[in-house]
Amino acid sequence: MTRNGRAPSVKDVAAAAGVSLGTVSNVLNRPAVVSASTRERVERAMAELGFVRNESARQLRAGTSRALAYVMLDGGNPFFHDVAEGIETAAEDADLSLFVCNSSGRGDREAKHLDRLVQQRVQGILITPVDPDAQHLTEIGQRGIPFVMVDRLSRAADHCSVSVDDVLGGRIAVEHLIDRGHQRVAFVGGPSSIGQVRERLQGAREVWAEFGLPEEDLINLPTEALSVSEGRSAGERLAGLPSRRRPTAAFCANDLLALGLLQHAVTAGLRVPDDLAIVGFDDIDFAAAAAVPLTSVRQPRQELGRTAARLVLDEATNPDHVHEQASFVPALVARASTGLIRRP
Amino acid sequence: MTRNGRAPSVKDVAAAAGVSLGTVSNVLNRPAVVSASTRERVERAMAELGFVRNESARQLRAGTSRALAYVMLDGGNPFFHDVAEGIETAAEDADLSLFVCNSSGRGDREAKHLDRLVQQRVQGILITPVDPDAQHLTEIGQRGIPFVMVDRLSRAADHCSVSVDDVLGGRIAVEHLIDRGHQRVAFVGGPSSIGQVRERLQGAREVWAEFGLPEEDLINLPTEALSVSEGRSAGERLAGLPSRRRPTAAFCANDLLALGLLQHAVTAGLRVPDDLAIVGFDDIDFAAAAAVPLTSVRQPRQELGRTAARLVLDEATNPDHVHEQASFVPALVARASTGLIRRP
DNA sequence: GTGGGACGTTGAAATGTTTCAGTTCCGGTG
DNA sequence: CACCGGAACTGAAACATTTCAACGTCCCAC
Repeated sequence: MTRNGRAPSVKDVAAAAGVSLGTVSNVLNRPAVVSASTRERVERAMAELGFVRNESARQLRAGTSRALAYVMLDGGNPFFHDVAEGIETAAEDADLSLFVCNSSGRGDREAKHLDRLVQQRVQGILITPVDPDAQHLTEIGQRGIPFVMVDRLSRAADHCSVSVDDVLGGRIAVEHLIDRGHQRVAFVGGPSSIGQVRERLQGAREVWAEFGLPEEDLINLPTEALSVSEGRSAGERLAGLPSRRRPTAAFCANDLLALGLLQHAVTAGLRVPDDLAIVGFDDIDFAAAAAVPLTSVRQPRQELGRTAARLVLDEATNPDHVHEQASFVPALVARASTGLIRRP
Repeated sequence: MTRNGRAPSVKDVAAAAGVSLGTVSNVLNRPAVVSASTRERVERAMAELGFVRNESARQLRAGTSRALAYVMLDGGNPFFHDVAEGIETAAEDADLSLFVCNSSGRGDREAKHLDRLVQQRVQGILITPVDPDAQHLTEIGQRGIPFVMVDRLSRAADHCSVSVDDVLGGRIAVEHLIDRGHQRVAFVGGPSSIGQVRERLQGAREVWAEFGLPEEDLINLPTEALSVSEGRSAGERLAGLPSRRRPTAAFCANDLLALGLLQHAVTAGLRVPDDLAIVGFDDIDFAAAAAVPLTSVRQPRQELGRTAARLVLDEATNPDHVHEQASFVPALVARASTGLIRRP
């Protein structure tokens, strides 16, 4: 039981059980072809020696590892954690390991992670990229490694993607605010290099125009990141606007911004939703858990992950695989921050 | 450049560059011993073929992988994400990969993860265990795999651990409340099977007794988990207490509970901190971001992770390694939820 | 009694990398 | 001119697993 030197190998097990090493392998991989008595003997030997398969050797032989990888954009955002959880359940069903990496929004870290993953010969890569057009991404594709973009619709048809219709998301958020009677609304979000930000804003603008509202009353408050602290600072800028220009509601490009904005509003003595209504995006758990529960545009986070995993596995195993751009429909979850519960 | 079949190996590179395969290996591992001209030739061949080292083969030869693993207790709690980030920086410095796994508080998932990690021959395992005395943990130790318990002080001296003095944490939280004049305080937390919960409560009780306050005025509100929703339901129970028994402050065993409690209080129309002061534990980013910023007991989250990684690496590489129980000192971060900012 | 199929087991080959003892070559020293 | 030492490179072995053609044994059917 105790380790005397090296970990025991199939060879050691074979010797201990008095069989050839091919038989031990059969016990592991095709137990049916081995007679019951030999199988039992081998299994006892494995237990006694504390044998554990060496995954590297398996991989070397097989040519590919038994793992998937997800490179996420921002580990600090619970949204991505939930996506990862969806991926993990799918990976587990396929009996695969999952590497979870975090690029923290930095392209260099992303590249480094990808490099390592290629070296590991992972079966497939799921990624929410910093920049969907980056050089190192196209290289992955050229290498023939199955990969799927998560939460990012891509024009290029040489890979799968899983995303949510962000334009629609922007539309339903702002339509909800218009429904509640708001005539001056802020859009809080940035940087505009992020595709989601652009599309959510686009949706907001579309519906704004369709209702015939004046363009200048949809006020753009750009931020430098999708973070709580940027939300707070957007709140300050919002408070600094002259009162006739000041919006009565804000649509934030994600929930972290919304939480920051909410915090600033409460600190500044504004009543939410009476003085300022707020809509977020993603519907992370903390949105529902806020002091004033946040109205948010819900994305099917786990489903997103599960689908992405399904696609990458199909690409990895099915020779007739065709690339697919899966798109989900977002849904509004109305809560107190836009007046579900009105307080006198 | 394009894949014709298999990924190119050192052998292919050697053939393309017209050298032996040992030389290619030298270019990769000991560039100094290769003449400049050959090195350049080999490097060009590698670039042309798109050669990428096969990590499995390296591992097989080396006997161990170039990776660490962290098995975390609850991926939904940002606290653990921050710990993981600390570990990752350390791993990166040592040029190792990091597997991040999530047991979601379930022993069976934890065991499954550990199984896979042993098969992968990871260099070391960091873990915040569901149950520190579980069978599968002691087996890891017996296998001789370096491992470190994170955020868990263990009596057993056969491995390292990194933790925060939770008793002290409980003390400073409650002392802070006593300082602010509170004479009736609730402790919100559970289940008591979790070591941290027990110790934080113990610290609270100690300091309560030292100030000569009556035992029955430190009210225990047990919860079934350390989650936002349990915090909310604790809030309901708290509101249900007869007013002469109702505490004026609550010390929550972690920030998720505190956020839930805060939400309930705000919804119920209680003013925080005037009607109810709240102290959390962990000081996750969302604590500072709450509508009423939470006072919390800060743990050095990243430092915890970095130290754990340092210890496991020492155990893996230093033959004279001695097990170490690193303990950190928590600190109170006072914010509005206990009256840093008083509103008239 | 022989042919042949089924079943169980074997042994060798193959996977890609690293390491290390050897080999070759060349310039300098005695 | 023989010898030596070092620099540069080579080739084979080793790592642990899986696969597969081949082999032996037994039994049944003809």
